[in-house]
Amino acid sequence: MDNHQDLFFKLSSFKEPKLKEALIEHGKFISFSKGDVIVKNGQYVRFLPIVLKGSIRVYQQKDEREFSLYYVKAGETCTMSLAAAYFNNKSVSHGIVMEPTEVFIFPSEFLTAWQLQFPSWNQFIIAMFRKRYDELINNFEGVMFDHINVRVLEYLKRKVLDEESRILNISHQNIANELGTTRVVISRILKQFEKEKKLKLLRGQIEVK
Amino acid sequence: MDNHQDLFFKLSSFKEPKLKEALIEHGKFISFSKGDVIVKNGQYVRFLPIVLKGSIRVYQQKDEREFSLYYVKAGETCTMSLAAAYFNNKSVSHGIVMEPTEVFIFPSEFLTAWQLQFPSWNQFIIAMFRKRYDELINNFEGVMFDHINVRVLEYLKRKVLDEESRILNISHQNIANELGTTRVVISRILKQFEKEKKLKLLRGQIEVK
DNA sequence: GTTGTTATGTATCTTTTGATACCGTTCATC
DNA sequence: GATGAACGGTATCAAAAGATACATAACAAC
Repeated sequence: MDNHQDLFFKLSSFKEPKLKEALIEHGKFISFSKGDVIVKNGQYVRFLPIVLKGSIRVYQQKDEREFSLYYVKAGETCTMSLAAAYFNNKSVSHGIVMEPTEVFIFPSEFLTAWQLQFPSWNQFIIAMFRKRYDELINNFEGVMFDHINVRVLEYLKRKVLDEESRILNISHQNIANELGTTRVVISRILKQFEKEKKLKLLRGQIEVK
Repeated sequence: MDNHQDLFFKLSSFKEPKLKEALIEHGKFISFSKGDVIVKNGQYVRFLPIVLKGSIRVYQQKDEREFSLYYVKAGETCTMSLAAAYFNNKSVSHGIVMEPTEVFIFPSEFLTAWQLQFPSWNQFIIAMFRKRYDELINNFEGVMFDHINVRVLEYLKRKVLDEESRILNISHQNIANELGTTRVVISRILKQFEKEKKLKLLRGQIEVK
């Protein structure tokens, strides 16, 4: 347990001793496995998560289609949950664990009180909103102005940077789910890119050139 | 001038006397006319606005296409400017005045300091982020999952509620700019809706049924 | 190796959206 | 009432994206 605490406070920038006390008192550490569902569309949000290790995919879904909003990574929290928590509202998106993930959770009722009491907590919340807002705007721009092939290419490029590897282990279906389209469309576009020598396709793997 | 101050503090929920002093000391009231540009894409954001009366349209543009992000109305501020101001960054969107508008502006450098000092200011900033974040998510959902005709109909319905009138004074081009498409597409869809008796078209005017 | 599952390739067809062009109407204003 | 600008109707064509269907390959598990 102490491992978790150390990691938690190393990751976060929470300064006030009383905030740290309050966090420890009211929150707890939980481990999730790949595939675990953290929050579902329509569910009430009573606990807020801060990720220590691993990542949570937050996405929206309608019928068979889905698209990713963002990934919650180490040191971050989920703004969809935040937004819901402010008004004790239901979540409008899904959160699912992508890899073994360690999370600190605490009751959402403390959210606003801590914001007033502790500047570093407040800064944390604002910074998260800002970051997600930026990401969302960028995605929005892409969706409104770019064709899917451009969005696919940009997705792949960013992933190459994120993973520091030109070899991406990802299926066509996964990419479709990220970008809000279907597998056939992605396969078609990737094939075209391969013809243009922009990448090489293998089973469950893409080598970006 | 006192009129403006009274209106400003009536609209806002700023409580701390020292915050009010600081606002008056560092900010000022400005009037804008329809068509005035408050901020352009690529411009540095050095002042933040709070609208007293009227509204500012915030939108993105690429080539001949544009789409609305939101409208800044009485008592509100512009989160795109906020987001930019935090890092002294350039704006990625445009802000243009839609009707005679009274604005309180203050140097963006005070943004974070006041957040730490004054809870009511902090609440204001958080509430704005939350509101815009919600709107953005909703728009995003619409764009990803719905066809344009659905989006047009929903746009019209919401506008009817907002303006408390089934008669909307708006051109097809305006609707296209709101939703990120072109005039011809909107005309085509509206004509279809008229055939379906969902509305009646007049020049510069739509009667929703 | 058999079986079932996942991943991928690809062809065909449809729908949606966009691009372009051209025309007529309305309106302000001079 | 002539002119030009804004607005709207509509036809035609092209491109993008989606739906469906089917085939093959790889892989895992037994």
